[in-house]
Amino acid sequence: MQKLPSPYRPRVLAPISRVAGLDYDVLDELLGYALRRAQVGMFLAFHVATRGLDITPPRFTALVIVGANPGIGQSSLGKVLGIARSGAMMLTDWMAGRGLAERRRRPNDGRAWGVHLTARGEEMLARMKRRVAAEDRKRAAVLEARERRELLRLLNKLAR
Amino acid sequence: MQKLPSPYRPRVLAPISRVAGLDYDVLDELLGYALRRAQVGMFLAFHVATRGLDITPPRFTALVIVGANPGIGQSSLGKVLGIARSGAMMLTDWMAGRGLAERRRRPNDGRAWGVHLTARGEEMLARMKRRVAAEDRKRAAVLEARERRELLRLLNKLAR
DNA sequence: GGCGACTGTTATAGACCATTACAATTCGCC
DNA sequence: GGCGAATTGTAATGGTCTATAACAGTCGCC
Repeated sequence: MQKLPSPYRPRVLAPISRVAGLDYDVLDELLGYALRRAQVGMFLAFHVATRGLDITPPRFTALVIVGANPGIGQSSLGKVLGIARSGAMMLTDWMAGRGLAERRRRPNDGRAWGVHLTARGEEMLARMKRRVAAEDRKRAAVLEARERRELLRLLNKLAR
Repeated sequence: MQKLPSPYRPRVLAPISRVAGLDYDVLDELLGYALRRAQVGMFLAFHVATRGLDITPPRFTALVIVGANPGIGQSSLGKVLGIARSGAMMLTDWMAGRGLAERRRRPNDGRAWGVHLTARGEEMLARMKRRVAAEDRKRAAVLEARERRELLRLLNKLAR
């Protein structure tokens, strides 16, 4: 029995707004805090951009990864997302329940299933990609092109 | 009745590690994904640095803000953290339950309480600040000083 | 004096994720 | 060949975080 697709409600709704006249002390010097603020902003932008698609960042990431790596196992998927196998399974359940992906037996390995996108999944993914990429660029419009590239580089360097 | 201080277990335990031989498609072009990866890394570093203190990023932020702005109301606190009032209250409950902060009636306003650090809270906060700042710098050691400043600037610009 | 706005509070519900345990399968190694 | 260790997917359970809604007390203002 498939789990019914429940309408998604984002966990965090409010931006971390700067309150005037308040002393932020060390927070202004910490990369961690700045990262958190920027990420919440991006998360909200993502949510607005994908309104009605019932998608979340992890779901989107899973779709992209499956789309670009057909037949990937659920354990690898979890590793990419940084979550446990059980979480990857719930994501796969969600994709399968909406008809976006399906599990196929792997010929060589009776343990593992491979996850593949369906035609509907491919189509949906393409639409999402366009929306998300557009929103990402729009959100980054406060930066110059050179700054955006530099930010991307520094973030990747930091994440190692 | 106070809620017993429960030992904190971080929600996300694994870094988002890069899996070799996998196609990441558009993810590599998205600021949102890079932000997420960097933030998870920072979060884990934070957790390691504060092991044993039973602290979380929101708790730390709350302590810093209260320390720098004695008498702040819980609604403002929520706004700084980007969470609802009820959440700010639970944070305050946590601080009060551990003897780190206390609520004091505000003279002019019978509705609002002001949150203040106790002596123990001040001391604990000072210790935390040292640890967190040290870890933040250590984590950012892969960047040059100039790069770190630039990253901070770009993140703040992005978060607006 | 009365109405609306704000504060703190409580209860409730939901989303997300880890942990644990289990069965089936494959692999390594003797 | 065969057996124990490791891997995979799965299911059940629990915990943490946060929002939402409702409520009472207080303030501001006309």
